[in-house]
Amino acid sequence: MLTVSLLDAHLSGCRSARHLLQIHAQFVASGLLADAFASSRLLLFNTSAAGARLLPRPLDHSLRLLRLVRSPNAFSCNTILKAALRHGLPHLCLPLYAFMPALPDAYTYPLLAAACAARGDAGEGRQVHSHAVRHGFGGNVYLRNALMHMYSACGCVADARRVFDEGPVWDAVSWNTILAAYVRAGDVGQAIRVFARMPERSAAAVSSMVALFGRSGMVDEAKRVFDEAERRDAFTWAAMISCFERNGQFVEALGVFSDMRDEGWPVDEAVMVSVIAACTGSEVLWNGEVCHGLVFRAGLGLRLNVQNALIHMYSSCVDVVAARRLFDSGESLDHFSWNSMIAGYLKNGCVEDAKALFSIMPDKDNVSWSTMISGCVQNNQSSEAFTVFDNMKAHGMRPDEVTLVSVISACTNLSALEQGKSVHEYIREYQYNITIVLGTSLIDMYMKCGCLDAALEVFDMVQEKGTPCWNAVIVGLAMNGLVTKSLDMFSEMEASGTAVPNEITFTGVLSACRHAGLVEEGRQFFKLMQNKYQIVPNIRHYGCMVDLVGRAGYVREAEDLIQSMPMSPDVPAWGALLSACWKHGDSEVGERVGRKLVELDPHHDGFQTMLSNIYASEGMWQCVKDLRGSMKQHVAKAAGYSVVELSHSS
DNA sequence: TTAGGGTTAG
Repeated sequence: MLTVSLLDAHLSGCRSARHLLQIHAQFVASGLLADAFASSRLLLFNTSAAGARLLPRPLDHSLRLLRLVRSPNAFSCNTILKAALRHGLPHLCLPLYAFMPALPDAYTYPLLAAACAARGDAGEGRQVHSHAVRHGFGGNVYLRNALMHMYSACGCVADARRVFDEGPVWDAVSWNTILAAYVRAGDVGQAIRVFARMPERSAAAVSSMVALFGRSGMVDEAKRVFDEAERRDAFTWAAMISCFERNGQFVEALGVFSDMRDEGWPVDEAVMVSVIAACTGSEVLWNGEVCHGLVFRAGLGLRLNVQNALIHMYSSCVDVVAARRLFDSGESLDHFSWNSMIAGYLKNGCVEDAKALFSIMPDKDNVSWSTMISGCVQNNQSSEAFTVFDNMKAHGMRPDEVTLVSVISACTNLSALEQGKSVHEYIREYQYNITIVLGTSLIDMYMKCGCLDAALEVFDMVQEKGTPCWNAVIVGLAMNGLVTKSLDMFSEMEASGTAVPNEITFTGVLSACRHAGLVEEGRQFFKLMQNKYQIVPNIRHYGCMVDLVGRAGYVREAEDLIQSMPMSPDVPAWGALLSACWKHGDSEVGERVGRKLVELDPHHDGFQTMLSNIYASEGMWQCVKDLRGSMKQHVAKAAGYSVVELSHSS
């Protein structure tokens, strides 16, 4: 006679499908089907990993068994729900619940919420929520946590927060779940607030904050959280390395990796992928080769992700042959492998190799197509980019934002207005959201083609106007000579309160002032950027100001500006000053500047030419002679030529 | 029973 304890003993020793069938036969014959508890033991085994190995369709099998059980308990039903989830069949859960032969218990609803989360179906999720409350489980912390996760997975962060706020009990899972909800939604502000209030910060919480800050470009904040963390694990280290890497701080990324090694941490796949990416960014092949060795010693050399990172590294560090060797040796390749290899060829100018590989790539995704499109643009085959784009559409692909931006930039490069308009038409037809990135590239394109109205129309359509968008308009208007309109847009931008002017904004307004010779306005903008916006002027800003005030005859002011530059002035800046001296006949400053320049770089063709011009225009022939005398023969030509020209004409 | 973290291609 089969008893429950005997059944358990049989099951734990069950190693073959045949044996399992025998157990089932005995189970039915002995009438244990009537025993809800005994049935649940058998169901549990059937849906376990061991059972799944012995049964071809464990879930079907379990469902059939459940139908035979005379009065199943909630545990049996929950077991099957769990199995459906584990086997990636969450859509079976709600129908199972609808025809559930037992009264649901506290364990049932968290499983149903998890099923809705997996399906991303907020509507069904809400129904589960209200059923659970109606059955009296509303205060159960397990249920509340599962509901928070469900709402977050369905993109309803506010609902997740509502469940969190209702409490009245919170455990570590509640805190981690609500933090994860904000991290998933990319809401940095709320994530910071939750993180600050957390009773204890798990390594997972720290890792996800570091990663979130990293994705948002807030490297200092990430580093602070990392430094202050009480606990770190492999995830935390990987997040910190990746944060530096994705923000272009490759040396720092490698530094963190070296600290990690010093502290004796073993390396894992994700860490090495980020480290190899950092080597790629730093473009030092030597580092990468060291990593390649390290990866093999750590036994990670055959991991697909690691191989992909290596393919990307070699092809970016100009060794496409090594990259291709890895690509060909890979046992399994995925989109990353193909796209990295194609991008590598394009980066190294091997357009034909890229095209050949692209043509045999099995299922090209958006990244593959846009790699080819932007690769054509980079290799001066912008018109080819349009063909690729047309092919992409013909293959039934729906281009994403990045692809569209690549195509639009091809139009901008070629000033191809007609093509640009047709891309815009496509965007309208398929009702793409005009985001900042897409809007900005359209505005750039129209501005470059001189279609100001179209550019401004796009600007009006952008929902959340960010700084880049305003900049495209301000710079574009200035470029097209509409100085007043450009400066008006700057005032509007300041008044909007949604965008803050940055370096590029001031490059735009200063060059507008320069074009129109608006000295006083230029001076005010130059002060404004430093005082109000705390922007340190760059070399272009200084160049603009020197030219602006110099042209207007304020030669001494221009000289003062040059002297106050924190970086060494470039040729355009010196040129602007010298031509101001020349134009306004300030030989005193001219001479001073000239001597300084010859001191700095006596062999600079550009400087020599400008100086000669000034001396010659002032009739200072002795100076011209001295200057020529001091020149090395191989650089004298340019300056000599212009002096001769000038002396003939004067 | 519930939740959670890092990784590469345009």
